[in-house]
Amino acid sequence: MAEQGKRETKREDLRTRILTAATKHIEKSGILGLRARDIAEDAGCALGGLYTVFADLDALIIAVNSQTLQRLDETVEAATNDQTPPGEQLLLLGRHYLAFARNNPRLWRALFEHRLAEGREFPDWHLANQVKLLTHIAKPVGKLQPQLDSQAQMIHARTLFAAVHGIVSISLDNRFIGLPTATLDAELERFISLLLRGLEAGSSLDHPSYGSHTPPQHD
Amino acid sequence: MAEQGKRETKREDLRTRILTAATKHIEKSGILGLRARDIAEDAGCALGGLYTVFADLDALIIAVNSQTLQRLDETVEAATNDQTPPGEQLLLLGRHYLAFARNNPRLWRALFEHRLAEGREFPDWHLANQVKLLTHIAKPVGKLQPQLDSQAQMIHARTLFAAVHGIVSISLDNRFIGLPTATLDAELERFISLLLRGLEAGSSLDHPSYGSHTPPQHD
DNA sequence: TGTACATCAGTGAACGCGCGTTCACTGATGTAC
DNA sequence: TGTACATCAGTGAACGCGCGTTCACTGATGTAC
Repeated sequence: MAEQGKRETKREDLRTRILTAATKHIEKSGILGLRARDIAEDAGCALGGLYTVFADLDALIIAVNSQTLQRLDETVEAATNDQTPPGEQLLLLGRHYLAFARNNPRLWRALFEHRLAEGREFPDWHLANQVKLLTHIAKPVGKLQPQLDSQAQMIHARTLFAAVHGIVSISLDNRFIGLPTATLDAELERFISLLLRGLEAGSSLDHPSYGSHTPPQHD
Repeated sequence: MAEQGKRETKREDLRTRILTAATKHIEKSGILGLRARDIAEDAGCALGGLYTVFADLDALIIAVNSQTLQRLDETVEAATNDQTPPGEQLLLLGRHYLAFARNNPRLWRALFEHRLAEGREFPDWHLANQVKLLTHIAKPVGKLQPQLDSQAQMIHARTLFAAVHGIVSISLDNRFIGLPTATLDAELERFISLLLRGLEAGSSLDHPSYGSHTPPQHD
């Protein structure tokens, strides 16, 4: 007495259980501590079952990362409001990014740690998730600098993101001088405000007012 | 006929050969691709010989990283000049940092990828090397903002470093949107100039002119 | 609806390999005279 | 300087473990009548 679509239902259920288990283990031990056996045990399936749903652990990690990216995106989206002045909006985004990283330290780190073996590429839908995140930053950037075309907006958004990410990343990692928690908040706040003052002071398309542009080539 | 200090000489020689071999292999395959057997073969010693000089691979990687940090420091020092106006000086430091990362991609990456197992700590002399690097940034920062005490200068230097590092890191990693090489130079240039304009426009100790400070607590 | 057969999702033992670290041994270096 | 012994740096085979992935098998689900 085969019920309709029972196979597909079980399949989706198994996929969810595996994804959940993998997420849990990455959050606990990071990507490097991820073991197929742990996941299978936690998901309540046999070791081989994992490989009927995901091609390999890389594919599984990509799935987890994509979900994390979507959760991050939702968080950021919730902090977005067209009424908010663009400068304040950028500050808000920065704060929420820091909060997300703090609340999901290893999942967040996994987004940047995971690399594929030489020659393998991330699937398009995963890259699309990354781009979507930048769009939230590009929007207020566009308001602050209306003269930029949309590609330039994205590039500048990426640069801003990378800068803020660097600060959050090195701090949470405790690289170089360790910072007390409160200091990190203040520093990030101060830093973004500094950027905003710079943006107000002049168009970022101007030639730099400092120095000549002669990048060093060796060492 | 034992010559004086032959043991010590051989020891130092072996240490150098191992360090050189490890450096070469990290530059080629990164930290994760580092294998004790490869190093020993390249250094021309037996597998066990490695463990007479270094306690384990972690200790060896720390030694390589410390050397890399010193090379980076020399590069940066060479770009430092008290005559140069502080703004231009910061731009120079940024350019040289990018150049170093480009020229030593995996060694540079190893500085940030390497983590010790829970509970183990980096030795003090290694941390001192990190702090030294920040000093070069703290100096021009101090000139631009003389009201800061030296600790604040270091903290701000760390923040600036982290921001620039983030941009270089995400770009060289090809995360998010890939950037053509020339664009990265221009973006970094633009970004640092932006910061400098911000620094000119007002003291960074002022309260931010944007938004209220209510960092989100959850997710 | 019930029966007989076909399919294939899921099983879990086994494969295969990688690789850090150890340790009993040895030969080069150092020491004593 | 030369000889006899002591030390210990360095050797490399073996240990020990971890762990991703596969594959011959089976039992639950789907299909045909």
